Amino acid sequence: MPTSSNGQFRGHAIAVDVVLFTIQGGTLKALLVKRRQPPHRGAWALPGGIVGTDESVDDAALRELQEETNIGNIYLEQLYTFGEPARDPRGRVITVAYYALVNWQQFQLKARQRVTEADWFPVKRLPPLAFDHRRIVDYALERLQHKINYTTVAFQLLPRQFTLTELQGSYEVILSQRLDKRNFRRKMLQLGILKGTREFKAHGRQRPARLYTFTEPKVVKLQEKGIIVPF
Amino acid sequence: MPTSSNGQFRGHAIAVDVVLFTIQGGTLKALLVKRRQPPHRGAWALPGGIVGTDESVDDAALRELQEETNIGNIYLEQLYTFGEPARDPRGRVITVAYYALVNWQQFQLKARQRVTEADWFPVKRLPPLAFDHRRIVDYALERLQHKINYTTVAFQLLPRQFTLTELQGSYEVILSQRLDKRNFRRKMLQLGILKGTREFKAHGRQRPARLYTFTEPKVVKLQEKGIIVPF
DNA sequence: ACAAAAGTGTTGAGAGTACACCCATGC
DNA sequence: GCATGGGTGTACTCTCAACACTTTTGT
Repeated sequence: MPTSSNGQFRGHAIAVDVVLFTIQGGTLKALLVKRRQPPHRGAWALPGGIVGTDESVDDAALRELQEETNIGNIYLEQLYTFGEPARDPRGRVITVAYYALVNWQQFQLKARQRVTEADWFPVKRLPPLAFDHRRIVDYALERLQHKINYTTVAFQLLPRQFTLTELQGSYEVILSQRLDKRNFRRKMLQLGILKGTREFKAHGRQRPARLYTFTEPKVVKLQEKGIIVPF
Repeated sequence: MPTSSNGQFRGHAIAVDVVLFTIQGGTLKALLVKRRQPPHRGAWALPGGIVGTDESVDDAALRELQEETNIGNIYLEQLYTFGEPARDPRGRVITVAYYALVNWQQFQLKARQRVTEADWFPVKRLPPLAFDHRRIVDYALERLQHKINYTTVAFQLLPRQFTLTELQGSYEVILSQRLDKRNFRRKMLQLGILKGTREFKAHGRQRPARLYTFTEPKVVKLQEKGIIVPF
């Protein structure tokens, strides 16, 4: 098997790249890290790295995520494998892209003592990205927008207890689309996967909102019906 | 980078495996090849092989397909990447799985002078498969069943001109489900992607059926509405 | 004339969509 | 008492789903 230009890899190298989404301040954001090695040194890139010899590709993605974030138990889903020979100038690197969803509050609590420089960027205003990472983000967003309609992935972006307005907000942010409040609530409650608690969330001088919890194990695949309800 | 047990691979090897579907005699079938090397020598497996150093992963899948079938211009779609360390006993082989669809008549015309032993098997009655190939087939079928509802992939299984009954038949075979003729026809024609020709297909002593052609470039993503209409 | 598949409409049920006002709280 | 987001119901439209008979051909 051949050697790449700088001799670092023999044969193929397999990398994982993870698009980690969160919602903060009403905006959908993705985590980027600043590259410390060439190529694209100093450029922003997706968190990721080379898959170890004895770990599964999924495990490598989880590991990268944990190195960057210190959060466990993250929703992670494989996206697509990008295998163009020229995508990495160092040689043949095939990347398996993933996307992941975290709740911002959980993240804020745990993420400290960082090694590499990392930051959240609004998905709509990303800086130029290294490699083909821009394409990966676009692909991830597309998948998320699609999947939110027939699964409950959106719940992964929320805390354990949330108000229906918060849930609706996460749909709106992901879809870049206003939804109708009454229809959204009816549809969500009809699904039978939400349980109203007896707690309320007071935020200032308004009427407090009821908190709900999600009743199912993790992510539910709904009956392919779709949740989009335009405003 | 480490070496695998038999020294054949350095670092990771990347393979592609392709689930090639066709419909023949009212049955959904997949192409399998008989392995000539260990491991699993003599077992049936998906067509596939190692990705070359300077070819893209997609190209490798196409190449494998053409080696096995002699057909060009096949509908091919990446499925998923399987990256468990133990999936191949020779060492670390990560496989990128694809599925592909061909029309049986075209295949029959071109496929000759085969190198490896290969055969079509009904997807519902596959022999034991090498590696984790059974899982890949299951995954491919699931994807196909899902995708047939909001895209026009099913057309890839038919000749250029086809009757509505043949089209319905391909949906039924893929979904393992009878569909209602009137509803199916109305829905298909409403989509505006079919053009009736002035030709008819006569088969014996029944009324001849009108032949239709598909008007769009290749595969159309429909409005996420779904085509399933139970019988 | 009959066997076999082609072809064709209507109706009822349920989901989707549009839309506007009162409620509870903090200040 | 007022500003702010929380919360609720109804009518119309349209798609989905169920269902059976006539037509055309070859033998």
